[in-house]
Amino acid sequence: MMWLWAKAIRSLVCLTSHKPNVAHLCKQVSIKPGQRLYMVNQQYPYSVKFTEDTSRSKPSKRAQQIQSPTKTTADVSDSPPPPKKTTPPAGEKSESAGHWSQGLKASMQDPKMQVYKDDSVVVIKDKYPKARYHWLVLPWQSISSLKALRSEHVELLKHMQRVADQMVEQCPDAHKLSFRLGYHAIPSMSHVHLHVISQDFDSPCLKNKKHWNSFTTDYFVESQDVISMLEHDGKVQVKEGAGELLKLPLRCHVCGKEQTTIPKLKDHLKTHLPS
DNA sequence: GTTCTAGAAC
DNA sequence: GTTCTAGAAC
Repeated sequence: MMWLWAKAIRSLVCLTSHKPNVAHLCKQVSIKPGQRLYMVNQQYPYSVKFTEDTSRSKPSKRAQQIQSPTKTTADVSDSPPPPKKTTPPAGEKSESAGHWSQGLKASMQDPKMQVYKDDSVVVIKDKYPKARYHWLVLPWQSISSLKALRSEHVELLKHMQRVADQMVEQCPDAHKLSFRLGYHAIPSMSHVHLHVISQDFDSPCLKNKKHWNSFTTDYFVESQDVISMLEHDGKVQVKEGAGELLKLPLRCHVCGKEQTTIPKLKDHLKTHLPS
């Protein structure tokens, strides 16, 4: 019997059979340092992948750092490939760790993705930037979405907005580009994140109507409005039918002219770019 | 969130 | 014929 002494590693991510007909056996298993993993059946060629569990790492006290800014669009190819997909354990639905919607939780913990961090927030570059500059400000505190925000979060959100402002200030193109700070009304990714996005929308990752309308309609809720709602009502009221805003016609955010297709919109946007 | 692709639109 | 969108799958 083969066994593997898993002393030096913290977690085992996935046991995956290479046989398609037993793909349902793929499971995510966590083991602690010192635990033994026994391979009991050599008939199945399992692959075993180890990753470092950094979920417990805390930001160092008063550690603040802004890395030298670069255009986000130039970094797309440098992004690490998305994590290997794993079949959720039985009984767990679409929100389990490893599901695409949980991707921000991993990205924010990855030092290679972090461009700023302090005691309460971290800033990462959006993996698929929809403009020349597109950052996400995330609190270390786990807050699933706007719905979970309460009055007690006001100071945190104000801090996130200040950090966002700092990101814009240190941007070398801040003098010629404008920026907006805001949240998606119905975000796809879990964990509250503040978008800091330049208004050129000059990016190959901006590909469809949903992308466009999520940043140029009321689907994009200004950071200041979220803070004001919290201060006034103690919660954030997301307008009913916000999802329908994503289906609106493509309208230029600068001059208001309607465009019939994404390629035409992108051509049109070039006319508004700074010279 | 992205990717892939059928079929609608041109 | 090609371009483009929108929905399924991940």
